[in-house]
Amino acid sequence: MKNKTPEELIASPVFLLKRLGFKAKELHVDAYADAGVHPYHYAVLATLAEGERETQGAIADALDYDRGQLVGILDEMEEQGLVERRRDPEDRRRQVVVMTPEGRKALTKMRALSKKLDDEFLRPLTPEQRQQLQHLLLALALEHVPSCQITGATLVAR
Amino acid sequence: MKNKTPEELIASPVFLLKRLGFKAKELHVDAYADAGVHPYHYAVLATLAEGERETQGAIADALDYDRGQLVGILDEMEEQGLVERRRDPEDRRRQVVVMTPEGRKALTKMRALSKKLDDEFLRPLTPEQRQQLQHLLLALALEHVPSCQITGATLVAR
DNA sequence: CCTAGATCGTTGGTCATGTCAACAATCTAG
DNA sequence: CTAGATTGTTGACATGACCAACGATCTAGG
Repeated sequence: MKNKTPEELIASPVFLLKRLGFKAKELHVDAYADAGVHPYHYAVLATLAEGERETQGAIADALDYDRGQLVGILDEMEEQGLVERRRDPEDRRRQVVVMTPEGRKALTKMRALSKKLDDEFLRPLTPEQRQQLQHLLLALALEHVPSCQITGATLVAR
Repeated sequence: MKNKTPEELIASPVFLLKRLGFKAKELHVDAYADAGVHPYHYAVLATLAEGERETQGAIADALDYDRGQLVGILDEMEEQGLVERRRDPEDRRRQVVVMTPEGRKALTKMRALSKKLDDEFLRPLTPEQRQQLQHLLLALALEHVPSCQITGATLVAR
C-alpha cells in the first residue's frame, strides 16, 4: 500500500513507454530462453526470411545491432544449426548468411511464440485498441527509430 | 536503402514498444546528463515530492529499484546537495530521505526538462493522439508494472 | 530480560550487455 | 601498384542490474 509510483511520472506517456518497453523485453527474454533461444535469434531469422542474400553488415544495419555484437549472435545460431555463413565469391570480405531448413522450422516456432506473447501482453486491450496502439507507436517509430523509417513508409500509406 | 527492419517485426506493437522504450531512455539519459543529473534523480525527487517521510525502502519499492542500487543514487544526490539522509529516531535502522531547498529547485528544472522531452518525443502525434496513447499505455502498465497498479487505480477511474 | 529471527541500509562481487578501438583480409580508386 | 576504405572478427572497457552477505537494529517468544 506504500509502494506507489508518483503520479507525476505515470502521467508521462514517455515514462510509461520506458517502463513497458523494459518489462516487455524482460518477458520476451525469459520466454525465449525457455525455448533455448533469444529474441535476437528471432529478429535475425525474420530478417533473413524477408530479404535475400543478406550479408552480416546488412543484417546489423536492419536491426540496429553493433557488428561486433552480431558476430556472437551468429556464432550461437550457427552452432544450433539455424544459419550458415558462406563467403561471398564476388566480394570475399563478405559473409552471406543463409537460413537452414532447421532455421526455418525454428522461425515458425518463434513466430507462434511471438504471437502468443503479443496476445498475453496486450490482453488488457480490445482488438480496436491494439490497432490504435500499433498505429500510434508506428508513427513514433518512424520519427525516432532510424531502421524503421524505410520499411514503415509503405505501412503508413495504408 | 538496404537497411530496413523486417515488416514482420514492425507489425508487432510489443516489438515497437521495446524499441521505443529503449530509444526514449537513451534520449532521456543524454538530455539529463547535459544538466549534470540522471533520470533516476528526477524519479527520486518526484517520489519525495508526493509522499512524506519517505524511507529508502519505500522509495526503492515505489520505483522498482534494487535497494543496493538506490544507495549509490542517493550518495550522488546527497553529494549534489539535493537530498539529506536522517536516521529515523523511532527506528534507527531506517534512513529518512528529505528534499533540500536546492533539491526542490532542481525538481522544478527537471519537470520543465521532462515536459520538453515529452513534447519532442510525441511531436508526431496530435494532442488527441497523445491522450489516446497515454490511456492505452496506462492500461498496459496497470497489468504489467506492479508499482503502477496502486497509483493507477485512481487514474483509470476518471 | 534476553535470545532468535526478521528488517534496513550498505558493501562488494558477479554477470549480462552494449560500445568502442584495433586488426587482418580484401576490395576500390587514383 | 599503392593508399585508403570496407568487412568481419576479436578483445578491452564501461555500464548497470542482480544477488549474497554483513553489521546494526528492531520485534516476538520464552
